[in-house]
Amino acid sequence: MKKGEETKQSILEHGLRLFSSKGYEETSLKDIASCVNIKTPSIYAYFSSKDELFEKIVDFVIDDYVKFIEHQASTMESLSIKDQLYNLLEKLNKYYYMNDRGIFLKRYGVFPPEKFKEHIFQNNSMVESEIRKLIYTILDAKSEDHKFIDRETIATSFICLLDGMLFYLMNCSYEEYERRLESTWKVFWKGILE
Amino acid sequence: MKKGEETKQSILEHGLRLFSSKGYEETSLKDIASCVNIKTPSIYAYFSSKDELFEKIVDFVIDDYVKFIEHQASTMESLSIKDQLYNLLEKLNKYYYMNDRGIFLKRYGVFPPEKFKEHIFQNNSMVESEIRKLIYTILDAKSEDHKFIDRETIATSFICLLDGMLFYLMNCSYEEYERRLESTWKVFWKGILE
DNA sequence: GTCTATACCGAGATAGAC
DNA sequence: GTCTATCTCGGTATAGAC
Repeated sequence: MKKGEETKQSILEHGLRLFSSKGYEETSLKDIASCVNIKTPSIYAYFSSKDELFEKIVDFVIDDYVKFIEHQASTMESLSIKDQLYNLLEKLNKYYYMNDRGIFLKRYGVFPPEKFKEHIFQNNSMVESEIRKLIYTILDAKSEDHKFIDRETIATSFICLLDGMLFYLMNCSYEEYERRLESTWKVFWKGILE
Repeated sequence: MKKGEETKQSILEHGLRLFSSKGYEETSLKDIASCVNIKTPSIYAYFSSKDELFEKIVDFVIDDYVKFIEHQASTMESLSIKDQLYNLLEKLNKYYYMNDRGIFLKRYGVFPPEKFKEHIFQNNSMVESEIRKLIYTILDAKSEDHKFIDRETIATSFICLLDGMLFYLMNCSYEEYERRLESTWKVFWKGILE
């Protein structure tokens, strides 16, 4: 990779990390530049404004997440419905826990800065419908011995659970977080059986 | 109420509303002042800084919410466990939906500005334990025909569900929101029965 | 492509008249 | 208690040398 490309990547990565943890307004270009070991004005060689930088990150993050969701479908076709649902829940949670993209996605999905509201909102409803689609695929694939309640209710409940875990993600240790994930899964699984 | 007191109240209320919807950094004292129909410096007659104003609102909101939770206990002792849990879920959700305090609480509970992190974090874990306590009270009160799974799992799952609804609250119409609340409740209730 | 220097603006905050 | 005027600071962004 050329030097310039590397710098650009570094700006994007540190930008993502800082925007995730501190938020849009509390993150200055100076903060980002100092992480990249350049001075503030150098950023403008790659991005025309703070807004543009932020939007580029938004687009990357959403795109990456959608790809990740789609990838899940192919990785577990052979499993039982129970295992597929559990895997999905665990993988999506790991995604949130293990990198800044998840936090970014959630942070600005719920509380976007005024300017970016529309841009983010549109993309975000796409994310939800991707997850819904995947859950429907899992549930419709084969008829097992299990009987389930209607799939809309299941998907709604699944997504709610996924989102609710965010709070534990932000406030608990990893061990506590995992323990709680088990609890919610247990209730969810029992709850969706007919 | 004296004129000064009224102005102070108005600052607090509009501050709460704006901080809820736009966030701490995106809300300027000028914004607040203009809602109250005063000029920016007049705010300093009541609060020594933006930080102090914000903290006062934080304390009020948390205090109000804890009181609200405690009040629930007394209002539904005579109901069945099922009705009590459902009522609690519905009331807490309505609280979030119907006023700015709920959004405020959630917004800064998950994503507090750097400066206020500790202050908010401490108070927030108190909120969770209040809800837990109430759920335990409900579950322990009487032995009905229902058999339940262990109460820690129930409480964890309940709180996760409550938090997860935030995303629907922010992104859905009220009708859609209510529909989804029904879905998650349905799964939850079935899931916690032994 | 990165720097220094600087312009520009809007924010929080203070001084002091009324 | 509210105002106008003003200060200060830190942010985004630009100009122009290297």
